Amino acid sequence: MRRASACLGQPSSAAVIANSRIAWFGRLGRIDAARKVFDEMPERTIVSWNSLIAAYFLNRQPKLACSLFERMPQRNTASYNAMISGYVKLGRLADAQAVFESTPDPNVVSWTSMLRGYVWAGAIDDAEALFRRMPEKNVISCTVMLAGLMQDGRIDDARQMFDEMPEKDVVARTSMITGYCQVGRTAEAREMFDEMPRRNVVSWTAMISGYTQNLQLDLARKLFEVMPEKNEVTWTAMLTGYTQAGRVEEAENLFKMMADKPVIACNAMIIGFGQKGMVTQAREVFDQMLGKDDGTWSSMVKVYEQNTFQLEALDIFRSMQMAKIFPTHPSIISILTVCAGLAIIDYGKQVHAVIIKLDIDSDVYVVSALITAYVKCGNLAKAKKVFDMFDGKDVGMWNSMITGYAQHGLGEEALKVYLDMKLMHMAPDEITYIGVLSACSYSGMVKEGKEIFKTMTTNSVVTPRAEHYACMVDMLGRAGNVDEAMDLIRNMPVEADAVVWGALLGACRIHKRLEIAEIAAKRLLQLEPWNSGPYVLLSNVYASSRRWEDVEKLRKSMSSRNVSKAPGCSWTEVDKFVHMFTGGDVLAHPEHEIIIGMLERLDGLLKEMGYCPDGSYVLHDVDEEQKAHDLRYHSERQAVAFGILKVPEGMPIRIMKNLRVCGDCHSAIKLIAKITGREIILRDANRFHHFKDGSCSCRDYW
DNA sequence: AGTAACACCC
Repeated sequence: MRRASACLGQPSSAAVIANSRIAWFGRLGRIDAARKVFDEMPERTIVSWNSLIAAYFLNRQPKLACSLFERMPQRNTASYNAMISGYVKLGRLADAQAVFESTPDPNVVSWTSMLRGYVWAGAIDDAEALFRRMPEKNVISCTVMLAGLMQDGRIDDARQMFDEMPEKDVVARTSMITGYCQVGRTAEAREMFDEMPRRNVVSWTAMISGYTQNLQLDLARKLFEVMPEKNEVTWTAMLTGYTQAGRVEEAENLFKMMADKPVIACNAMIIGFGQKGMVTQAREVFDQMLGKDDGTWSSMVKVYEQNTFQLEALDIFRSMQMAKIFPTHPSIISILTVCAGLAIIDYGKQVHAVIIKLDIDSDVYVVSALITAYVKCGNLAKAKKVFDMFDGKDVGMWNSMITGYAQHGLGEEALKVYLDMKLMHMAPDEITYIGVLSACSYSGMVKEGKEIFKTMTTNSVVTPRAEHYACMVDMLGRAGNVDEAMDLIRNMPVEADAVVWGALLGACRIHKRLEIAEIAAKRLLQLEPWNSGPYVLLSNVYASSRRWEDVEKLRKSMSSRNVSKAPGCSWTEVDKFVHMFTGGDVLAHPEHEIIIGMLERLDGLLKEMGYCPDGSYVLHDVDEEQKAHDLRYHSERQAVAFGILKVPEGMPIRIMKNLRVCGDCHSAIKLIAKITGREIILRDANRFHHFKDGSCSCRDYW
């Protein structure tokens, strides 16, 4: 009788204290401590069970929460609600729905939790239907519905609902402010803000961050200065406003003034410095931080990656693992991008193992990044295997695979994937078409390409953009139909951009169409005066027609306009170690003696086969590589020599280069592949070249 | 004492 009264009547004060301890530990993430309190309680109440269920959900253990729910002697509506909201927060809408339907006496909290679930899932129609069926509504349920409407872009519907609400509190008003700001209507947000009878720090912060997101930084700063009380979030909002607008100095000033620097502000500072190329300062913030989170590590990885400190990016990722920080999605994606960028397949495989171990191999973004990494490492078979095994591919993942095949010149494979995609009733998007069209282009499938382009232009969902026309110009140009390509440009409904003209210029180089080349180059120089690409291409056109004076004129105008190319650099991975080569300095590598020996041997063999260097590529890369050209030691050639020395017989030699491969080296490497019987896979800035038996997969057109 | 809504980083 005593126990029953503990459950049904007034609980003892000891039980009340223990219950709040359970909730407290749950919120702190100390689920074991919460469980211990529960286990040691002499008398448990329904609230004890409810609190522990909520704690399990907070700590992402729905199974334990569920078994507790099934075992509890008595339930009330709050017990069901804890289950519903727990499932909703984990995104398990179907489970939430099942509990909701079995709730004997749902109250407004049950309905609101369910409503929140639909909104979270983006099922606004279902949310609205549920909302209409609700027997009782209050200001909270209305606010959830408001947020749903705004998330769906229906700000004016939200406003109407807001106006009809019998009671509006500070949360509902703040939610409207955020909604207005999200669609760029900061003036209306400000009106709402000014009319608020009561404001808290959150309302002020919402208004400030609304301004910063709409790049109205000075308005944000004014509010920031006059607001009565700020918290960490307010400071962080103002600071990230500055970093995102590229105003890193002002961000830094705020950062210095902050008493407690939250992780988020530090992370924003790291990214902000990184965007300005201030890698050292970013690293300083990183080193001074005590509580780094996954965002910190992935930000630092990203800073290194984006400032071409790829090896440092790898180092930091390694330190992260040494510090026993489990990488989560963002850092995994960043490091896969590094692997893809460097094309280091062994490292990529290790990351793949980590992905499987951490059980995140069902995340579509992570797996897409993995596929791209395998593609960029030249391992298409592995990419395809990962692709095939993945359930729930989104259009982005299909695009990764199609584009991957296209970049390797495997047009037919790309088309096969495209057909599979259509069989699966997955709708292609603009990127898909860029992938298949470029695949057709690389493989000379003009007829197929034209048909697909026709399908796309009649398909109302995707409107062709300049990129699609660029693919078509490229395709026609490669096939020798330069005039048809020119006609297409004249008649295209969108304005031709640099990519389109660049494709035309490339075709002119191969087919020696001087008059059209000049038209294209002139347009290109107008569109992108800073870009060295058109200079180089035009120079090659002139050179192939032996117009040396024009080559010289061009070189002069290039240096007077301060156009210069990034120094050429190639690298290869041997024994999980990345070896870099720059054009000018073969002596930089510790094993330069044997590399030079191999280069000289190859030169001899090439000469025996009657190979003579092609002078038309003189302007390919200026300065550093130009010097090296005379020595025939372009960076890609050094890397090939090193690969022949170090990569076991029978294994392909994989080389990466930051610029497009030099034409002379391209011819030479074809022969080197033949002489040595080696397969050489070279990834340049644009595409892949598979050299085998004296020929290249690009069919000498890239 | 437990169950539902608003703001900041990647």
